[in-house]
Amino acid sequence: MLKINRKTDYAVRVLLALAKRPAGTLSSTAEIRKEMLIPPALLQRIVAELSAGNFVNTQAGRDGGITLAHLPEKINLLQVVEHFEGTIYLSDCVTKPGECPFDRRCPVRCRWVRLRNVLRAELKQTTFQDLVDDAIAIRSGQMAVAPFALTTDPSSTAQVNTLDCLA
Amino acid sequence: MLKINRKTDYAVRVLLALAKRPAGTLSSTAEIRKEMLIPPALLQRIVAELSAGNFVNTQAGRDGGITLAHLPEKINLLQVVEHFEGTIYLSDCVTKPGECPFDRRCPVRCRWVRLRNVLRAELKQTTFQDLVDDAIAIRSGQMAVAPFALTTDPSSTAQVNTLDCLA
DNA sequence: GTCAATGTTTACCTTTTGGGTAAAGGTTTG
DNA sequence: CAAACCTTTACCCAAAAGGTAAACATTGAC
Repeated sequence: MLKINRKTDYAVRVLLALAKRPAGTLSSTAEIRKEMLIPPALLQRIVAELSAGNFVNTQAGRDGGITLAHLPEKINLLQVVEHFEGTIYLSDCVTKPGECPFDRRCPVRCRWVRLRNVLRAELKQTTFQDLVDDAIAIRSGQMAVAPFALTTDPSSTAQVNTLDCLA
Repeated sequence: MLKINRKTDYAVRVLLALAKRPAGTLSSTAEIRKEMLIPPALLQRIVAELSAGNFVNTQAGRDGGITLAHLPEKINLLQVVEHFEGTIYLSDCVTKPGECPFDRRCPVRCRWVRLRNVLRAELKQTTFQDLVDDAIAIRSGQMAVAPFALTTDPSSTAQVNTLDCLA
């Protein structure tokens, strides 16, 4: 289906919620759960995975909670996505020799590789500081947002400005 | 996993095999199966789906086979990928209202939308004529191919030239 | 030390998707 | 008709996605 997992999406939202707070703020998962409407049992596991990936620091015990392990500008979307989904490859033929009779001498494989690179570069470019900034811009009406009914025409997608998110 | 289906990959290969032949050449699926090493029973269904999507014309009966329904430059990767995978959205929050408390006013959603647009534009840009041309360039050694061990660093991916596929 | 509030870990479940097989059924040409 | 094609349908199994639950470990306040 070429779609990111919901868990990945949840994880990104958790980090965004933390990034919005003053640096070092300790937040309980219950607090974040309410803010982000994430199923409780699932959030527990996501937090544990975020901790294992060193995205957040945790403090157990009463009055415990989690904080960002790094400054928001040091965490990018690629890191989070690949921690939850594994390294992006797009097609088996990209990594597995012998998957295809053409092996590496295949023009299609070349496209998957290029596409992979574009995707990863795009994800890497976005830090959580960017997301926080955008959140502020959206709230203050300085930034347009995309409608739910998206065009199916990919050519109407030229704008890749940071300050424009319209489809 | 953010990966295209194998079926999609097979379908692309089938079309590429047809695109390489002189326009209008009738090829049996058995012929293509041998060339592309696709499981027989699966290929049957893929061919049927390609036919339903009007990518190929079929002729039943003895000495039957399939041909491209359009010129190679009129078929692009996006059409094929979305026919087999459904329209690309990347995240549920992109299409489903209420998936997320932020709804459309969400900086993350903006990124998924942008990424989707980049992906689709990139796919749309590649026609099967391009792939045929690249196949010739690769065979004649004019075009470098990517190794199986890919870098995990997305910044080493700058080159997006048609005539370069190195990672 | 105990208790309550927190995060951690593990095991399990259900549904959907992916990937593939098989067989019966139409078509066309010799 | 029969052989060589494509078409359609039904089924199967494994893996991934998405979620639940319960037992466990840690910490701070009393």
